[in-house]
Amino acid sequence: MSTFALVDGNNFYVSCERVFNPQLEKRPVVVLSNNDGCAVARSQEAKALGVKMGAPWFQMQALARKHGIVALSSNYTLYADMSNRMMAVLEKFSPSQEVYSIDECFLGLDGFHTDLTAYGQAIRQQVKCWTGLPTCIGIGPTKTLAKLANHIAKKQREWAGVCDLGKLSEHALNDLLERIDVGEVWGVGRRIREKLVRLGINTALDLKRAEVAFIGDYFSVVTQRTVVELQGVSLLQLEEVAPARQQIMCSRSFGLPVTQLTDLQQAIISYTTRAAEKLRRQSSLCRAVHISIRTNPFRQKDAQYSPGLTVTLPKATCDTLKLAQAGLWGLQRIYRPGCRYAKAGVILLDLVPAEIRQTSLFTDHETDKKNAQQLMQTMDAINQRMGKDAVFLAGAGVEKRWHMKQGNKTPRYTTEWKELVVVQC
DNA sequence: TCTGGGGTCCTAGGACCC
DNA sequence: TCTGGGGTCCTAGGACCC
Repeated sequence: MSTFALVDGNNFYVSCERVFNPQLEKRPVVVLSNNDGCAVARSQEAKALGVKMGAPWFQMQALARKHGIVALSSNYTLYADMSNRMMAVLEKFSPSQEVYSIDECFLGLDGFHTDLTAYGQAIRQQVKCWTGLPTCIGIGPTKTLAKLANHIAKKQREWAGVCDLGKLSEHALNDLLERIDVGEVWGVGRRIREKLVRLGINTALDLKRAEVAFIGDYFSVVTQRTVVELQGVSLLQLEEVAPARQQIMCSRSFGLPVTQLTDLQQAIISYTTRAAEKLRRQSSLCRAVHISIRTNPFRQKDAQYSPGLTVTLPKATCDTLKLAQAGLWGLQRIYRPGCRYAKAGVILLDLVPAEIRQTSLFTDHETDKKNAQQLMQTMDAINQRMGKDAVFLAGAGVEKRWHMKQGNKTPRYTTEWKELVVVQC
């Protein structure tokens, strides 16, 4: 019998901001997506005012003014650093950890002969003390049940932040599951929920009691697996080492509509640069580049155009110059003048592991290849040390009229010397 | 005027081959 | 004029997650 814990940061991005600005405590706060588009994190107070996850921010202006909601641009540098700190603390509490997302991780608790609720409280306290971040913890015999337990710990105050489903009787567990909407189950999204409800499956308990074969008639094996996991049989294991990515993407909406080819070219070069850095970080090469551009689908009156094109490379590479060249070649082909473009994206596909080979030990005569590798390594090293975009391809542009909006971004409190918090004594 | 970004997995259906 | 069936591979699209 397995035991999993799921530790999840509460309102994670908002909590990160609050660590460095305590004046945000007890106030309605939201963090906006890139381009200040949508609300992607909300404090408890903001949720209570009815700000929905993913709500377009411009539609919330009146509400925000009325209640003094603080809206912050997203500061991913800060959140990633805080996430690393949180994960480092959590790692100490289990021999096995799977970092599942920026704000949550699974811990394996097999063979822990201790009161897991108390252990959970100890974890929460340590994380709060060492990072300032509040968390909730769900515990159960499968990952799906641990996720559900976490949901309960967050929504039902009486659990005080830790819910261990493993120690409930079957009867008590079912009572609890009966009161949870089936849409809250991990793996049941909007579409599958609608279909389940039509079949008379409304609660987590209904889904647990469904026949696996019956579910198989209407849904994929993924949903069948969910049913089995709800029944307490663990099918999903901890994945302690993150597998190498199979594709790497970089896309952004523009701060302003773009019509000129040159602006799109700059964007494609910038995004390719970002994606290629990630590619090299995981020591992969790619054999195809997919680029896409699109107009604003919300502007129904505008002519809509959203082409994409995959460019196959003659040889697998991680050279930003070659990748950008391929991307620009593709862009030429799909660009159509007269459209108001709102977004562009680059996906590196068909990834293969790079040969592990030190450049300095490179002994063959492929000088070009060697030079390209050295150039990329040098670029990465400089940007690592001197900050993002200390060196970049000139084609990416300097002015970047199209660059995304970030009207209210907080400092990079923990990662940038000039922006460190200074404590007055 | 303003509506995010980055992933994975699964399935259906077409292309192709014998 | 008549015109099979089955396997495999690939891709696009849909669903999910945070």
